[in-house]
Amino acid sequence: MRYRRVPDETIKRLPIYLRRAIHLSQKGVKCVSSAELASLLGVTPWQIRKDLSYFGGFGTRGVGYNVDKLISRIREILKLNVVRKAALVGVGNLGSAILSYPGFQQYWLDIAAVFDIDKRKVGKKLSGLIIEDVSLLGTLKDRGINLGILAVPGEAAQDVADDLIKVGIKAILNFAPQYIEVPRGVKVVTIDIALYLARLPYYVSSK
Amino acid sequence: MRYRRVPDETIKRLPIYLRRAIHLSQKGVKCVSSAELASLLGVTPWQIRKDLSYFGGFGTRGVGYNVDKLISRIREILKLNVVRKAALVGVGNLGSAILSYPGFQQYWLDIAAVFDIDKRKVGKKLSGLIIEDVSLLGTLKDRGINLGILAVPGEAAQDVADDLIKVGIKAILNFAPQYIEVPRGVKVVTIDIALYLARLPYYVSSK
DNA sequence: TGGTGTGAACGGCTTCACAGCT
DNA sequence: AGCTGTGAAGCCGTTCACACCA
Repeated sequence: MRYRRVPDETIKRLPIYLRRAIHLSQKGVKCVSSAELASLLGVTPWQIRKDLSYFGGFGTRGVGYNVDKLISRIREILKLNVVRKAALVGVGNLGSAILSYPGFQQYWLDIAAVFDIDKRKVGKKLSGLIIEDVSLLGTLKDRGINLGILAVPGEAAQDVADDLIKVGIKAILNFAPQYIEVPRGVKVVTIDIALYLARLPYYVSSK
Repeated sequence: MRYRRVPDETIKRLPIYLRRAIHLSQKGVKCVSSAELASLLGVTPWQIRKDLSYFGGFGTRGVGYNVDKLISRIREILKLNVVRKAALVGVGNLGSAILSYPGFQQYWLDIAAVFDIDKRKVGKKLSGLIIEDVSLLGTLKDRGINLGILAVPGEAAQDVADDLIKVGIKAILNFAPQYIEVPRGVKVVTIDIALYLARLPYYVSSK
């Protein structure tokens, strides 16, 4: 296979394949075809094959994909082959929900620190973590944390993001309804919840 | 302007333009150029002009866009020109956070009913709404609610979605980490939170 | 035979350059 | 002169058909 740029859309789909592969592995399934995977995920078989082929292709012709190999290869590609630590900033309603969200662990992701600006919250325990004051973000450098999760109001998002970057965070998951400007080498992925709901009426047939 | 299919990507961006326009209007700004809008949103000016041109273009050459006209036209396009009611199913941590999320109101979206399967929660009041039993989903038909928000575990998502559709819901915002199959004429938009965080390590330069 | 891997065709979104108004 | 509106070009991702191999 020749080298080709990997579409970002492919990267977005890999975690879905990974999750399903883990699930199948736990059920004792050893081998899966692209058609089987596809039907469960609402994707086409050729989409899956193409996606995987960007990384050399690791199936067996005439058979399918070895589930465990699928898992280890995708983990490797996504750099999820070690536990990745994240810091959450902002423990309001949404922040708290994210902190207790059960879906991160399966990807070897660990929210290892929580910060808030509200002195009344600082020091309290939440989901096994002590809430720290945002002024202590500097300590992240020595704690092996390089992912950030922003669950702060829009007005504060850019400032907090700047602070996180100053402290060595290289990638941020942003829940604030706000565009965030970052220097080269830092990645922001934004989940702007209201945007999704606001889109729905458009699709409802006018009848 | 001739008719052309509107890219879904354009529809995704319209709520962003709308939010900014509302904000500018509140600050008393009457007119904005595509370049001004773009810089605030991390989009290019020609992207904005192209997006708006799909709907006939409603700016003034040499001047820019009238902010209030921008608002009313985008509301119209997105069918947000009347209040749209949504039903939330699942009042766990995430569901509760969504219920109290302040970002929906600016789009004239209203979570008007809340359901849960847990009898211990049913009857309790949350954010001004009484939690109803999921068996009462049938009542949605007569309440003018045609948007659904799923905040239930993955295993339950498809079943609840089926129930919602049976009751006349035409569009669903799904927070469950699960692909949902729906008949033609129904739209599902999924926010699978863990997927976004799982993608971040990939972008962190390996250095 | 059966399912993967992949070049090539296709289609759709983005970028661009400039025509067209004000 | 300035900024919008838009055909055309370019780019990127998806779909396809089939070669390839167990």
